[in-house]
Amino acid sequence: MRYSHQRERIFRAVAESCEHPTANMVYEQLKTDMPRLSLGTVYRNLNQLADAGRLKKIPLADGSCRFDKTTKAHSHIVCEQCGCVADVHLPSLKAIEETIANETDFSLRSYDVVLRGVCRNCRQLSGQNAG
Amino acid sequence: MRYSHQRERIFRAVAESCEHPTANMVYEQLKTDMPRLSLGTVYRNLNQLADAGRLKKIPLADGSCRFDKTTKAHSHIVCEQCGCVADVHLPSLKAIEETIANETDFSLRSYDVVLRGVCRNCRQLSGQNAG
DNA sequence: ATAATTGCAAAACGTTTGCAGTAAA
DNA sequence: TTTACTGCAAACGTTTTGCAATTAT
Repeated sequence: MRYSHQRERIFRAVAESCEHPTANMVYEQLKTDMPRLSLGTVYRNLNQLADAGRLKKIPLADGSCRFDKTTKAHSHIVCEQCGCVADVHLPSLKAIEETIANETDFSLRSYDVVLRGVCRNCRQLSGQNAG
Repeated sequence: MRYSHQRERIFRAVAESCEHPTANMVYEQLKTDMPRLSLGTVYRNLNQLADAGRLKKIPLADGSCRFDKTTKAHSHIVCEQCGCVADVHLPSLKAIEETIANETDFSLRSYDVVLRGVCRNCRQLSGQNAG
């Protein structure tokens, strides 16, 4: 992979963010500084960086994707109200691996745990407005 | 929810299938019998039936959805090669619930375990063609 | 009679792709 | 000089939606 100014900025935008940004969030952030940047370039580079192991791609249940600077294996919890994403380090899930072996004809390759909840901020906001 | 012929056939198509069909699979199957049926009607009804608890909607990581006659809580494993889906009944994962409580600010509402593997059929096919 | 439901077509959504031009090696 | 990369715009596959016509109650 050859150096490119765009890719460097796209990588840093994810690496320096704590909010697991989408491709569009990266695009909107960089656009002010780089008016000719295109959304297609952002998508292409995020996927290349994920393929190269420099970022982690997080496909969400609604079909959109987020990108994470932390490439070590870990899970994510998504807020049902505002859509924000936080990291979770789950203990090893031996029970899952055993169940697949015992109960199905599949050979297990990988798994994700997709967690849904409500973040502290949204709990406080809804506490103010309703019961 | 008022009775409709289309909804009844759409429900039965999922209930009588073992392959966790997509909206489009239901549409293609019924189209021969019901040439005026539209894909929009299939989507509308599958979502209504899922909202009413008569079917379970399974959002996959690639953004597409499948529908399941089994509405009890359970997980699914998706074949990486042919895309087929099988049911898995996982033991309760207390470890997950405790980790969320200890490690994050989120209140956990629900979670899905999305498993990926290779089904028996695909293992046999690739065993014939390669090592 | 009335309002849920339909078929149709268009639009929405996040994402990918073909292409001619640009820039890194 | 070569070829990976870019911007642009068009296309993609899945899903939703607006609307006038139909159908269940």
